[in-house]
Amino acid sequence: MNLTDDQVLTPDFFTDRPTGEIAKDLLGKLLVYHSPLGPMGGYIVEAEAYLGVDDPGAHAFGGRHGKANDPLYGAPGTVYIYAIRGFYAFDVVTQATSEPQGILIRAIEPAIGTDLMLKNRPRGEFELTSGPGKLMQAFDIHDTKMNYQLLTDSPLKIYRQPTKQPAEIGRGERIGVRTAENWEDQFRFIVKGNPYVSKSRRRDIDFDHYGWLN
DNA sequence: TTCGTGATTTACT
DNA sequence: GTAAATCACGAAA
Repeated sequence: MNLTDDQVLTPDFFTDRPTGEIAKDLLGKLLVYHSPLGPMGGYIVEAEAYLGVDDPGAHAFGGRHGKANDPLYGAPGTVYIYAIRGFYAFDVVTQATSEPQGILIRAIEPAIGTDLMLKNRPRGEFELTSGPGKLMQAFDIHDTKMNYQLLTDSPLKIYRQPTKQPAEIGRGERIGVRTAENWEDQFRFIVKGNPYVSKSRRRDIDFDHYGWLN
């Protein structure tokens, strides 16, 4: 796999358009964690948009702003890692500084360093990276030390190339968030038919192409 | 195979 | 003390 720095997504990718659109655009992009033991990662197959102060499901809803979610108020492309029930999850901050929107990277299809990830998280089949907590376990990330880092400067990077193209993009309600009434929750985006999408049903899986065109 | 429940850890109030 | 953008397991069909 040929990974070059000039293909790393820069801050401009994460601003100047709606966060939902950015989340959709992240599907098929390559997420790589350059760990001390070597690179590991895969293609993003599931992402959720969180729309800031007006979004009842967002950490920054109503302007909430504390030590834990402070990275959300940083520049576009900032890493935001947070703890949830004994696990960790990984967000990318979107929109201008002080506009606390972000995208939760929920699942990837392993493509690089799969052996390393399996060592960190010995689970078979599609259980390796099919959820935000699982993903961080596979990367062996168990702290929030990378908070505030820009993707361009961090061991965590998302690449423009190589890439995969989803045959069909699915849209739906976000997982595990209580949403208020009158709030349209259609901000979860998935590669339809990919087995690493969390909570996917076996009969919905496209075993021939995993939901990709290429 | 799908759904429901409880475990468990971090960080804020 | 309590809530939380989750996970794994057990039960039922």
